[in-house]
Amino acid sequence: MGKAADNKQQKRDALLNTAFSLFTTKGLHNTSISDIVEQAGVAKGTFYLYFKDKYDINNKLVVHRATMLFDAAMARMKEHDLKDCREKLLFIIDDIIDALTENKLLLMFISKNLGLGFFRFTVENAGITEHPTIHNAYQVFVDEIGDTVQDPKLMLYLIIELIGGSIYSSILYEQPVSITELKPHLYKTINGIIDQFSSGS
Amino acid sequence: MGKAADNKQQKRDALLNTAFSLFTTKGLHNTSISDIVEQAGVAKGTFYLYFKDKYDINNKLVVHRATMLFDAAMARMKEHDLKDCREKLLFIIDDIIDALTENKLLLMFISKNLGLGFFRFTVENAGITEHPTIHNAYQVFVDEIGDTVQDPKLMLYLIIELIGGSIYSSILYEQPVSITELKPHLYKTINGIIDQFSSGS
Amino acid sequence: MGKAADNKQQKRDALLNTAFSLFTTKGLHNTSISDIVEQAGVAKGTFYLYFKDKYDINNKLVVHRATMLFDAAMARMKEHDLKDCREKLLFIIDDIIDALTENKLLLMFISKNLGLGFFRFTVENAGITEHPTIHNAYQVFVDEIGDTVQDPKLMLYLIIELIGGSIYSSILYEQPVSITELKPHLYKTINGIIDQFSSGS
Amino acid sequence: MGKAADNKQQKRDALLNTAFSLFTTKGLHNTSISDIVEQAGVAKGTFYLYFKDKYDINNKLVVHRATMLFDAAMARMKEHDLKDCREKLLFIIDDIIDALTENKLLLMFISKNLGLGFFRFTVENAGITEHPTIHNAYQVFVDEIGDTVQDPKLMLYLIIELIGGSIYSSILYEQPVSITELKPHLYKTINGIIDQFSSGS
DNA sequence: TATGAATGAGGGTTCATTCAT
DNA sequence: CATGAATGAACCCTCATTCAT
Repeated sequence: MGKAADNKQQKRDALLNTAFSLFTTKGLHNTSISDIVEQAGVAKGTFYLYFKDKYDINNKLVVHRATMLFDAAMARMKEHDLKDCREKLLFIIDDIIDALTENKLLLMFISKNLGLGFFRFTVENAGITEHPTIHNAYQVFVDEIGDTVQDPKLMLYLIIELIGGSIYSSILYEQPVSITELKPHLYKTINGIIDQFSSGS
Repeated sequence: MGKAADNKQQKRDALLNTAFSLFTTKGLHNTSISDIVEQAGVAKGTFYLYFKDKYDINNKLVVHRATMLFDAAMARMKEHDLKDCREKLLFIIDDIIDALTENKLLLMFISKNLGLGFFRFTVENAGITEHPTIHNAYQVFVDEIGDTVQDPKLMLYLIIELIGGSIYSSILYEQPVSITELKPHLYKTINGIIDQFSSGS
Repeated sequence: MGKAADNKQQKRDALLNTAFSLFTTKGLHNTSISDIVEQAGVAKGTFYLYFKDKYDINNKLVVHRATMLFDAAMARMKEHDLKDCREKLLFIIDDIIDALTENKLLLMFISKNLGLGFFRFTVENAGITEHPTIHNAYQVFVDEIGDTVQDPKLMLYLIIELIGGSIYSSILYEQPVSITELKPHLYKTINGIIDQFSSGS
Repeated sequence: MGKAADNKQQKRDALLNTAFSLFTTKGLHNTSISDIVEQAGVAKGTFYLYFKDKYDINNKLVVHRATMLFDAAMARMKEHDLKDCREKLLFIIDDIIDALTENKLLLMFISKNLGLGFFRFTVENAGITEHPTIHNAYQVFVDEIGDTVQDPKLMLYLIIELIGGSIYSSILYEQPVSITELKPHLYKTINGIIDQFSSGS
């Protein structure tokens, strides 16, 4: 793991960070690979050593950033002393929604693909400088609620997609209501979903 | 409404239909305006008489097709004798899910923008050969459930986004479960949402 | 056939002439489409309205120039009063060899594809501002010698390929002998071939 | 001739064989040095230790393979008891034509450069793992027919170029006639050429 | 209104070549 | 000798857009 390997990772990260910055500010469509490499300070050809094309790096970034969002929320959750799983889940959800409300560019970037950071199906391994701490926020939860809930994966899926779908327009356009107004209804619905999967139905 | 106007509408429709066909099969990114006009049988310049660019026609199409989906479901619903509003809503949802399961290309096209066919915020007037009959599936529902439910718009919003978010990966990739397995849970959740908004909470 | 059509042909011809000039001086490999359009004074995209790529225009040019060579030789032949077909054929061959000896760049360009100007199989219609006078030098000959020679096409084919193959290195590198030395032997061989096909063998 | 030298030769041969395989299947133009080194299993930089560029290795290959063709024909000829030089020559020609008919990729590769395997002018020393057995098929013939034929080199030159030019389109496109039909006429012509150079003209 | 030839900037991509290891 | 990551010039080609007809 000499200087070369370090340098290699450095370039890859520079490309990822620059791409994220440009995609969020100018949009995927208005960002060219020329833009990315120029700002990242690497040669054009170097891009193609690491990524297939613009869409490849974009996919990897969506997964990466959504994962980071969950990881950060998990970390903050652990600093609190929450008594049960439901509380933990709601804490994380609230934390993520707040984070996205603060960072609208990130919200637009992740768009409705929140699920990609939680689960990992559909898009294969992102291959990004993985901090091998929490591979999978989802796994952590399933482990904890596995016994009290039947089909925890499905439950979490419904919750995540409900959130991913509804906060987008609420935060960005305050449509149909602002996020502040949305939250109580949203959390009530989420509680309802948890009940539904918890009761011995 | 002379021959000229007819011809005009004809060209516009040809462009819309061709664009839809190409977008769904080749994708927005791989379809050029040249492709569209060539297959539609009109001249390049003509495109710009009707649409600003590729993204303009795409937006109009998403709204258009999502609206058609709701209109068709509404029409089929009226052929049945459903007793209350909840039944009607669930019928429509089921009809739409079935339609999208049958037509995966349409599902991919509408993606998670199902809401655009139901509500009309975010994207301005689509300006498509509107049959001015049913302007808005949403309006119809609000009128019917307005008295029994407080904040019907919000309720419908949550339901629609939940559906739009969760069926996508289920139908296309059978992840995390197939649409057949998803449905019962989904409908139970929807019923829960309706309860939540109906009870005098 | 207005100004537009004229202009169109003009651009096409400009591209063909420029390409020929560049291919012969710099070589196909060292000539870029940018070079061609720049020197021809048309836009880059215009090239692609008329030709598929560099190789397409090259093929069309080879056929075109080889045809021109034959046409010119035919024209000069008609100015002389030659008594029979054999004399005519030998006149044309001599004329072409002289022309190629004078114009080594043209020789290198046509290379060993002399036959493409005489016959037209393998490469389809070149689509070049055809002077519709002599479509096909070969046809003219077959008409004249058809009765005295069986299988005139084959005979001409062997003769043309023999010439095309042997003069190249002789003219360019004087290997194995100079063209002056080669000629008598070559013509004797050609006469031999004509004899072979003429005798009631 | 230690292990190092062996290894060296091994890499060189791997590059040559891979290049030949790629040139014949994908064409010179569509084969990159990257392709070659990747498939040969050596590093990019290694290529430049042995060859100047793509065209360098191609030239060496054309000569190499054309030579191999003649060598193989010569070897097979020696297994037969042929009485005179004319018979030997015709045997070799027939053998080569058959070989090229069987192996159309090789024919396309050698194209009309058959002469390069027989004579060695124009392209300088190929520098290929030369088995120093038969340096030159041509030399062998000249030694044998030197006394009965004046200017044997020229005679062989004409014959080889006639063959090289005429079989190409005949084998690949059956134009103007199939190789089976071409052969009798071709051999008659060759015999004519031999006569022409043998008679005390 | 409708056309479609012409544009030309700039997109993505390749690839021969270098050089520190 | 051998490597292969990095380079960046230069490539081909697309395509949205214009405008004279």
